[in-house]
Amino acid sequence: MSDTSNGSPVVKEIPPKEADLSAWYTAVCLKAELVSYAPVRGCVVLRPYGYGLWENLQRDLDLRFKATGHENAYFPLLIPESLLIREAEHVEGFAPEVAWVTHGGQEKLSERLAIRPTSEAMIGTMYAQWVHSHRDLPILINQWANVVRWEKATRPFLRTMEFLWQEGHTAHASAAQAREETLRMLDVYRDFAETVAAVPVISGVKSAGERFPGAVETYSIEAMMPDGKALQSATSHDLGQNFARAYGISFTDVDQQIKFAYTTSWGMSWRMLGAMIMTHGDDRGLRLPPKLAPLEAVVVPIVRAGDDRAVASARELAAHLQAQGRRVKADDRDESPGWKFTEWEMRGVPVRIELGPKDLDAGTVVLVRRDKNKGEEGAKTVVARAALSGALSAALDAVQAALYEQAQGQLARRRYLVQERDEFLARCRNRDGFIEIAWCDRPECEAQVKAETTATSRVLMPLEGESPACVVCAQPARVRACFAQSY
RNA sequence: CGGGACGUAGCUCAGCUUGGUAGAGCGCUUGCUUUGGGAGCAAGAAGUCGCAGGUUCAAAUCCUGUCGUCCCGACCA
Repeated sequence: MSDTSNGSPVVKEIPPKEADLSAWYTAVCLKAELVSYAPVRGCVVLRPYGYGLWENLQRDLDLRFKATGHENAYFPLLIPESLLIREAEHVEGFAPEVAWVTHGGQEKLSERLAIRPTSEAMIGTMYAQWVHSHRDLPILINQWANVVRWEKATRPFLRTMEFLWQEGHTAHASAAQAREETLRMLDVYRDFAETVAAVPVISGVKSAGERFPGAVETYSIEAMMPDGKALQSATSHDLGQNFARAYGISFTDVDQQIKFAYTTSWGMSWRMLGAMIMTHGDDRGLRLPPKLAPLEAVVVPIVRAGDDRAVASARELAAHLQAQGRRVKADDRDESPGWKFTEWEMRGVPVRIELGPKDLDAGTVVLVRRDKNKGEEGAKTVVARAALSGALSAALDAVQAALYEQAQGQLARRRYLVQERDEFLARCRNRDGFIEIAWCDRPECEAQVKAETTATSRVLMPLEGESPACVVCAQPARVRACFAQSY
C-alpha cells in the first residue's frame, strides 16, 4: 500500500510509516492539518479539517443513537467532589486522572469541583430525581461532550488531556434490559467502526482487571494497529445497580416494591479517528474512508498557456457535484497541479478529479483513487463528463470497500490462535497482534502475563472447543481470551 | 512519574565542543515565464535563538531552574 517507488518520501516531513509508526502518525496529524498542538500540555486544537472528520463521525453515530431510541441532552462540566466519591470503585479508578477546580476568582471553594472525567456521577444524580416509577423507565440519553483526564503521556487523538466524545447513559427497570442495551450499543459501535470508519474490530467482554471502575461488565471493540498494538475504540458498560445504589436511582415497580434501576453507559471518542488514521494511512499520508472524509473529492484544474478554460470548468463541475450533495471542492489556488496532487493525497481525499485541456476537448475527466498506488491498475480512469456523477459515486464506494478489505487483511494477519504457553508469551512480548488462547479468566493469571510480557487481555469470547486447560497456567479454561499489548 | 533526546525564520535543520555582527535549504511576498506528479528566473521580507534567572566586558553558545515536544518504560480505560 505504500509508495516505495523511489527512496525519498513524497512529503519530506512525513517519514515512512513502516520505519517509525509513532513519528509517521504525529507528522501526518500535523501536516494534514487535522490538529495543532495548543499552548497547554497534552491538549490539541482540532483544526477545521480534523473537525470535519469529527462532524461526520458525529452525524453518522448520532443517527444510529436516534434510531435506537436515544435523545441528546447536556449535563454540567463541573462535578462536586461529594457526588463523585459516592461510588467507591469509580472514584478510586479515576482519582489519578481527575482535574480539580479549587477557586472561583480569588475565593477558595468550600468544596472542590471535578472537571468531568466521565459523567456517571452527574447523570446518575439527575436520574435519581427524574425516576420514581417503572413508568419513567427506560431513560435513554446521550450527550456529546468534552471530558478531561490528567494524562501523563499524550498523543493526538489517541490520548489527550481533553477530548471529545459521546457518552450514552441509560436506566432500565431490569437487569436483562440493561444488558440488552449494553450489547445493542456495542454492536452499534462495531457496525459503525466497520462500515463507516472502515476499521475492522474484534469485540467482546473485558476481564475483571480491565473493567470500567464500578461496572458489572465492560464490553469493547478493539482495533489492531500496524505495530501490533490493540487500540480500544469504544466501550459499553453494564453498570448493574452499582451506580443506581450510589446515586439513589430507585423506582416503584409494578409489584409495588421499591427497586434500584439498572444503568448502562457507553462511549466513543475522537480516539476512533486515531484508529482510522493509523489503520489506513500510507507513506504518502492519510487515506480517509469516503464516509468520514471532509472532502469526498477534489477537482484539480490543469491550466495550459493560452488556455484558461480549466479553472472555470473545475468550479462549475464542483458546484454541480455539490448540488447533488457531494462534499467536493475545486482547488483553484495558484499552485502547480503536481503540488496539489501531492497535497490532497497527503490529506487523504479519497478521489481526485483531474480536469485539463485534453479533457475539456474530449468532454471527459480523469478520476484518481487515493487507495491505489500510482500506476496501479484502476488507479486512474477517464470518464465522460456526463457519466461523472455515477462514476464518482462508484469510485467512492470502491475506495470505502477497498480500505476496509485491506484493513481486514491486516487484522487477519495479526490474529494468532495459540496452544502453547511459550509461543503465547513470546508472541505477546513480540507485539505480534491479537494472541488468542483458551484462558482461565483469573486476575492473578492475567497479572502474571502482564508482568512477563506487558500484554493484557483485550476481550474475552466464548470457548470454541479449545483445550479445556488454560494455556498460561493449566488451570481449567473458561473463555477464549484475546491478549495484546495496547495503546 | 522514571530513563533518553530535542526546542534557533512558517517548515527541516546548521551554528554551541573552543562565548565576540543570526545562517542554509524549502516555504512566504512581488514580477515575468510556467502548469497532466511538489515548476524556472529575478528581486524582497522574515528570527525577543522556548521562557526565567545566573556567570561574563560580551551568551544561541557556559551554569541553574522552568515550560513544551518526541522516543522507551511505568501508570491509565
